[in-house]
Order: sequence, then C-alpha cells, then structure tokens
Amino acid sequence: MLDFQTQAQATAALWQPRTSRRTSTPKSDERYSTLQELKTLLQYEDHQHNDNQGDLFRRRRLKEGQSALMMGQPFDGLYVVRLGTLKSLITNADGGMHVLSFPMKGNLLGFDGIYKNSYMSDVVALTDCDLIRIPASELFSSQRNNNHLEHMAYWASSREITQEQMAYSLTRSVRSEARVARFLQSMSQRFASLGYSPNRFILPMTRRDIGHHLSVTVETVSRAFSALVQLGIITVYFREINILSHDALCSFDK
Amino acid sequence: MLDFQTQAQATAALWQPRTSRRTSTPKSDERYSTLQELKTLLQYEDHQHNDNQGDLFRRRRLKEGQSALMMGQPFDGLYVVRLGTLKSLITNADGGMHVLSFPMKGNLLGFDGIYKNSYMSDVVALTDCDLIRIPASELFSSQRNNNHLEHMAYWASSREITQEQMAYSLTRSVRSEARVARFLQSMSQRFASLGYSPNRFILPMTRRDIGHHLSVTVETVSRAFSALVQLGIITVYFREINILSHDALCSFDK
DNA sequence: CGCGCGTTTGAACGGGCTCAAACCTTGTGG
DNA sequence: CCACAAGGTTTGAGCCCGTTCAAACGCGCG
Repeated sequence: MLDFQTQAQATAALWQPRTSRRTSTPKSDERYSTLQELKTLLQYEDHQHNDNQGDLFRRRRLKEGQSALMMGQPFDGLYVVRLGTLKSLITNADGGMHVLSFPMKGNLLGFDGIYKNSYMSDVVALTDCDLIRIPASELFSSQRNNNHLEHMAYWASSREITQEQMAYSLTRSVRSEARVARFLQSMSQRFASLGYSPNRFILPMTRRDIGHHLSVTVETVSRAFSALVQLGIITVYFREINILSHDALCSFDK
Repeated sequence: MLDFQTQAQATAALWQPRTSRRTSTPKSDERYSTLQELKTLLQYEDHQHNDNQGDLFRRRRLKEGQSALMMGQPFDGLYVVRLGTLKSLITNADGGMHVLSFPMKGNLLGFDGIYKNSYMSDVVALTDCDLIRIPASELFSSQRNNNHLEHMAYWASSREITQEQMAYSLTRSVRSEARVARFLQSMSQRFASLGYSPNRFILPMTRRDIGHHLSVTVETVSRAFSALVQLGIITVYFREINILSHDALCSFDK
C-alpha cells in the first residue's frame, strides 16, 4: 500500500530523532528562564505593571520516557513546557488508563496538584523535554508582591481546563473515525500555532496513546488512519502525517 | 415489574418537590453570605490569618430550568453552590452535547471563564438553587489584601478539575452498566458527604442527562438500571434510588 | 542477530445504538 | 373533573460498529 522506501527518503529531512543526539544542543544551556519568557510562552498579556522582572525560574530537563510528575507525589509547583511533548494520564484502579492531554510548548502542568498538595495525574515525556518550574513557595507567598504570578498561573490553568474540556467533548462523537479526524485537526492547529506546518507533521505519540486519549483501541486508530488514507484525505507514514485536504478532514467529523 | 402505588406511598416522605413551594423558605432570606460561610461550604481550611472577615458576598436565586451561566457570556466572577443541583454542559457545533458535571452544594462554578474572560460552558439549574457570587473585581484586586480569596478560588478550582478528571476516567470503563454503577456510587458518596443517606436518594437529573454525562443513550441508562434491579443490587422508582448492597455495586464495575 | 515493540490487517463476536411502541406523570385548558 | 398534550421512562427487535483474538511485518536496540 505505502511505498516505504521512497516515502522514507522523501521525508527524511522532516523526521525528528526521538532521542536527542546530545551533539546539537549547546546553544541554549542556560539553566534559568525569566518571568518575561514565561509570559511569552504562556501568551499571557499582562495588563498589569511589570514588577519582579528580576525573578528567575529554574529549568528541568527530561529525557524521553522520564516522568515529569507522578500521581501522589507532593506538590512542589507548576511547570510550563518550554520544549518537547508529554502525555498526561490517570490510571484507574483496575489498570485502565486515560490520556488526558498531550502537553506541548506553552502548556501548563501540575495545576491538579494544588488541591490536596499532591499531583493527581502522571505526566511522562514523549520526547526530550525542557520544563520551567514555578515553585509553590513563590506561587503562594503572600509576603512578596508577586500576586501577579499567582494570577497568571490561575489564568493559564483556566485555559488548560477549557482546552481539556474541548478535547473531552471532541471524544464524544460517536464514530471513531470522526474522533481520529478531529484529533488530527487539533494536532494540526497546535503545530500551526507553534510555527510549524499545519499540513505535515510527526506525531510524537504512539497509536496506543492516541487510543487511550480517544477511548478506542489501537486497532481502531490504525483502521481510522487507513480509512482516511483510502479517501485521499491524508497520507500516513508511521508517525508522519500529511494532510492533503483540510476541508475534507473538517467535513469528515460530521 | 414495579408496584408503583405502594412504592409511591412508602417513599412519599422522601420525595422532594422539584419546584420550591415558596411557602417553607422564609427562614434564611438574607441576601448575603460571609467569607466564613464560603470557606465552610468549600471546606477550605485556611492556614492563613483571617482578615477581611467583614466581606459580604451577594447570593443569587435560581428557579429550576434557569441558566446560571451561559457559554460566551462575559466573565463576571465565580459562583459557589449553596443549595440545589445544577448541570454543567458544553454543546458541540453539531448539536451534540456533553454534561461535564452535576454541581451541588459546595461546588465551584465558572472557573473556565477566566481564560478569555467569558464562560466556556453552560450551567443550568436542575432544581431551585442558591448560589454565592465571588465577583471578578474582588477576586483580582491586587490593591486590597485579599490575596487569600484568589488563593482559595485557585485551590477550589484545582479540586473541581481533579474531580472532573476522576469522573472522566470513570466514564472510560467499557461496559455501560459499569459506568452507571460507578455513577451511582459517586452520587451516593456525594449525598453522604452532604449529610444525606448514602443508601436512599433522589436523583436530581433525568436519564437523558445521565446519558449525556456517561456518553450513552437514554435507553442504555434505563436498561442498566433495570439490570441492577434484576440483580437485587438496587431498587429504582423513577428518580428514587435505593442501594441495597454497596459491595455488590462496587464489585460490579469490574 | 534475535527480541521486543509499534503498526497494520483480517475474521468473528457482542454490546450499544437506532427505531419503535407503550406506559406513566405532569401541566394545560376546556 | 376530565381530556389532551408533552415529556420522562421502560422495553423490544434488528443492525452496525468497535472490540477481541490472531497473525504478519518493520523497526530499533540489546
């Protein structure tokens, strides 16, 4: 069906290594980010006066497969994704899991840990990642005048919740193919908002993860991809997705 | 199957009128709540020093069927449920809807409206309700020293998110009967935490609402109820639920 | 190289949806 | 007081879609 060889050659330049090569990342090795970088990442327009501009926030590197947060771990702050992609999931008592979201650059992690002072979901790096930590101590210090920091975190949390709810409702479409179609649209939009191509991208997650996100099995995800390929709407080479017709993809989710 | 007449008589005392009679509520007609009442409702243990105890928060009465919040409406604050039950839902572009939660006494509403300054979901009263409003102006005023108010709201939001995620994952069980069983357990626990009987309660929502919450059809919900009745785990008389064996109900969700 | 994992495809089963009908309750108006 | 309408609930019959089980292939890693 797919000509793997020629496809692979044609798209070799697009392929991102799943593990960092450790040879090409000496350029931004600072270990701290400024408040301004945080605001830019979150796309937070502060109508407030700028204070505490001198604050620095420690970064945290993660290798593919490492846990950013673990369920039950004591809350020690929020994290903003600076680089990479992760998956946020909750595991049921009987082993059944659900992937809540796939956080990427600009997304906020850990806001479910404020209640009960411990995180309520696992977050695992799908690729090498770079996070920025907002310590709990700074967040909630009523002493210093960084009320703005808490407000920004609050605002960003609200956005994450909103988008999670949207994704939630997207899942609810009856047909599984429609769910997959909407998932691809969502990924396309997210890549576009990060400056990448909305038509051509590499999915950072496995079919199994997508299935656990959309509440279908691996096989169903795979079959949905194949169906979309058959209809000429997309092309698929493993994790590389090529959207041929956004209109067709839109009209597909009924 | 069910002997409606005798059942109705036996449980007449339990039945709550869906619309208030307007004859029995002259006792708490104050139109304002204190900060202390808010904290009690939210079960917020403040380790902080108590200030601004003089603040009063305006209440808002809702009749059954009225909207508490509407999607797209400009954000004007958060609300805490003082009395009654509501449903929070998002409506898809194609009319498909999903019920996110059924807020009851002590739950927080509107935290999805902070991002974009407009609410992202509809909230409708299932029974007559009494809400307490936390105005946006007080929430975010960096002038006054009510940082604690914002922190409390933040904390409560985190709790709501957490519980929504839990409910979300509960939905994920494959069998629809297990979803209904878990839903009943969840309602039982909520009623118990409010001081009502965990074994015997009136569901405030329709089968359709339950279906839209669990992502199944009305008929499936009804059939699941019937199946649980057949097994002797519960009895059902319309919206009145009687849990005969919590253990059986627990073991039923696989 | 061989093993494990991710992906794809097929075949058959079964559970939930759709369509349909009946019953009960509640509210409205004659 | 009764007739009627509208909506909530229950149950049945048939069908379709997604799951389950199974097999095959490619890739990356030891």
